[in-house]
Amino acid sequence: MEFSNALNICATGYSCGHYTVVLPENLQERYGNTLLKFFQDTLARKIGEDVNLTCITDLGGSKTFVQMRQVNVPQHRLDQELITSPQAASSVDCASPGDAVVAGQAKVPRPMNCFIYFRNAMAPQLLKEDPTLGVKHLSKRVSVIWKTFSAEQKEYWKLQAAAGTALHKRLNPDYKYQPRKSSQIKKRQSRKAKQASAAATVTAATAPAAAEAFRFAPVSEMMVATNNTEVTAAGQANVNNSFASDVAQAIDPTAFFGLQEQHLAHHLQLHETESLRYDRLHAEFDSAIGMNMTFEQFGEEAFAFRAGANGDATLPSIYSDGY
DNA sequence: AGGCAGTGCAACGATCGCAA
DNA sequence: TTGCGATCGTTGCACTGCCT
Repeated sequence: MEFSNALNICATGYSCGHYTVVLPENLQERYGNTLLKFFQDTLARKIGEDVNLTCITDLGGSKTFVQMRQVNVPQHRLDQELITSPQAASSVDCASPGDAVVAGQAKVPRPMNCFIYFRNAMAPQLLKEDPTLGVKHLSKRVSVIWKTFSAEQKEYWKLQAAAGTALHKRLNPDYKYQPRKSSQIKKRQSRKAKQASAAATVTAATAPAAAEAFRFAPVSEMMVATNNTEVTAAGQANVNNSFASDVAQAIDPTAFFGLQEQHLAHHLQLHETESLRYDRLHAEFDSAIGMNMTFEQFGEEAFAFRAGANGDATLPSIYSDGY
């Protein structure tokens, strides 16, 4: 994701009334801390409000949570406006955020459970084996593999789900799962059908270009820590032709996915560490860099990164990260 | 108050049905 | 013809309602 593109996505989202945007990349890894701060400042200036960034990379992939605060907006509304996926984002009626309560607000989805995490992780490999596999049969095959797992083997994915739930809770402190009753669903469906014709004339004048800006590039592969403690694609690590059968026979799923125990421990602490890191980032940059710094003031050295550079890019020593 | 059963929903993409 | 929403299939979790 290009720097300017990420900026535009967030700014456009904000202008459309979405105060939290999830970018499908870890901007800290991609750009480094210095440019991350520059991104934060630039976006803050652009929208005229404070911006908080939370960068994470875990087995679910790399993400950057961009929280843009708006004065006088109740917290519960901020929670409800979290954009968590390209689908959710593109489904939002960008032209009328004020009508969110009335017509299709961006709903906060439930946190994923361990099986869903596992299913999503397995999907690329199973589809590589058999591209004709539909999602229904994919679920069945993953289910078969899942049932061969011991409690210990499932534990890894439970940790994954726990980390996701913790982050979900942090981003949506007021979130409460409220399933509808079947009667309510039927009532809503009939009401929708009636409103469909009337709504069609109203929504025809919305801004398709702005909605287009929210179609993020999908995160195609699961990201995991390898022996080198670097972030890489699981699909590239020790994956043989018959991925599914290997998983089914694997004694230790963590070993199969190229993980060591130390990385499990690392993942267990992910959420807490991420929280601490965020606070430290905040403290570090608040003291090290003035909020009014311009792009030019960083100097050439600060831009040692290049297009396509990843988290391996080495920053100048003055920007070294002690985490 | 606690336990249990039933139900909705989270992810995914193809497919189908319905309305305009 | 086009666009939209529901459905499928799976497991686990959260919630509601009922019963003891």
